[in-house]
Amino acid sequence: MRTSNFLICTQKETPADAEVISHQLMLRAGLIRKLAAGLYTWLPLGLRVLRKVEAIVREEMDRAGAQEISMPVVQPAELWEESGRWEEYGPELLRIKDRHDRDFCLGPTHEEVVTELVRNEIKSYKQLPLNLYQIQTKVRDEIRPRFGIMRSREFLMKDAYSFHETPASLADTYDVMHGAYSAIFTRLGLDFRPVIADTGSIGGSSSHEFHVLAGSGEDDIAFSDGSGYAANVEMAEALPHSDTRAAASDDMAEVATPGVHTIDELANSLAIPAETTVKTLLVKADDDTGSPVALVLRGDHQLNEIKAEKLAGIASPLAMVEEDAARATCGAGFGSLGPVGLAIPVIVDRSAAVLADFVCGANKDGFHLTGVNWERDLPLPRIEDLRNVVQGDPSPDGNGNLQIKRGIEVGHIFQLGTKYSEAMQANVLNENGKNVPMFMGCYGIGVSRIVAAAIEQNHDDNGITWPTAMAPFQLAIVPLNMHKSEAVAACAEELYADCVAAGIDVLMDDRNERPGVKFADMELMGIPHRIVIGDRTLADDKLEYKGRSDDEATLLPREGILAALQERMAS
RNA sequence: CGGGGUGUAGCGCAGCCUGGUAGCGCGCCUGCUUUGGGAGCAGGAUGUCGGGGGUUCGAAUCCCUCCACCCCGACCA
Repeated sequence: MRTSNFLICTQKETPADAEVISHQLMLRAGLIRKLAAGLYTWLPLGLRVLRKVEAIVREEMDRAGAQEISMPVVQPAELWEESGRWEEYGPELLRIKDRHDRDFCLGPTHEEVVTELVRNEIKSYKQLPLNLYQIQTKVRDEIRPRFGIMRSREFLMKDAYSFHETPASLADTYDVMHGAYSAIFTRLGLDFRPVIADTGSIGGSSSHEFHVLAGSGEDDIAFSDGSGYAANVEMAEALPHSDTRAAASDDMAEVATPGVHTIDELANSLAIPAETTVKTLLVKADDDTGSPVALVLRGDHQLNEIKAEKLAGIASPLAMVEEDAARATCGAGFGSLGPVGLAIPVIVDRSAAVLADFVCGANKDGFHLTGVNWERDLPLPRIEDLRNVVQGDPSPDGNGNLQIKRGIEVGHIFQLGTKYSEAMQANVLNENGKNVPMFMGCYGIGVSRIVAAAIEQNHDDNGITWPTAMAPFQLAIVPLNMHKSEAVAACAEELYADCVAAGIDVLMDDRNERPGVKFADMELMGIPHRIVIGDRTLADDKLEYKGRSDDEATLLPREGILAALQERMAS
């Protein structure tokens, strides 16, 4: 490809409404243009990248035994009513009417459509397992589209759906998909982690998210430095550093703490570390009255609402008690609550349960208790996992300690079970001639989001630094002053023709631009390899090579240049 | 949906407070020069000042209203 025949839409200045680096660079390098909030046109350069990602996803899905299909974007409401999701899905489902006033939606996902297909085509267990996928535009009416292509209203997704006679068969395919996803993200050259995920409202026995590690990610993920354990922070089990509690050494005493309401203020005013304090939160019980239940955590820890609302006796969704009710129950307002002498159910986090001589609220406004000890000053209550894991916690699998990083979710695999097959009567006859619902799995990859995630992970001051597998072009040929120098032009044309013949994805910058403009554009676009042809080096029969992330260029002999380039591009 | 903010040339912005008929940088077009890191000189084109309504002799500027976009929050396979 020649730049004279390729739409280059680079911009020097960063558009004002782009927040994250990937969005800025995608606009500046000319990969995308915004049409409206959360809606983007893919320009030639961006589409080339998208197609590279798509090709790798397709190859690995095919290799894993899945078959590609293409389902409609527009879907009839009846199907969604069958599954119950016409009501459940909420405003994120973009609904439309046709000219006959019939209800349709634009597909945010395709469980209903694929289940409808399979229930009509598959009648016998002998036809199973079956795994169907598509790579297609999805529509979700996001509450707040943001970060450019990262969270948009239209996006390209690979979604696969598998069908099985037994849970064991589903588990097999699930493992195969797990492997295929790992292969895909490895080939793409991304630093990623598969993490244990919440199955959420979907239920099912297993779910993993695949995250690309990046500081701008929207999720916190925890992973062990001593094993392969990794989980979404909301799911990671929090263990105390020690199972045993130190012996009590202080007497319990009441101290005046006027004006102290937060753990920070408490730690400051008493000059003690926050981890020697506990905080007491009141949430509503799951009975009709919503009476309070006290949750006790170490002062420096944070309540994990997902864990809490799953506990017996606690309302789901989690609801905090109002301050008036707290005062009526405990005798003090927020900031002075404590577990000592409470007449309501108390649940203590594992890490708070191993504290000795700790500090807590006195249930008396403006006072705290010091030197408090379980089983001496108050009974040891029910112990549960209540908190978010923090950096340095022991890994739940017993190997190593947890690190916490931000991740961008680029893949999610689920074992759905029979939720959709039962609701939509997608049954097969089993060996015994009995009609049974199929077990289903679903497996998504955010293809367009991967492009943004890759940029978050691969950029420098000059622009994008694509991993090889995703780069729109592998090689940039930059002739300097070729419109004046016949020698340069001849050399460039010759090398370009050789590269094309050798099947190299090459972009030749034949624009009549100054060198600085060409260098800046090629770097902004992130082309991994660059060869510069100028009179200066050509006089010595040399060409100048520079890898996108190299500090210095190197001179290569013109003779045998193609082989030298191929060698560098292969490594 | 709640809170905050912004809409002026393709992009980035000034002008608005204090009303007088729109400007700067980049980009774009023409010519000449220049050609190893986003060139120089000269000339040039481009705006329903987000839309509608109002006040006024006169509105980018003041008032009302609608819309779009951005940020924070809530939500989320």
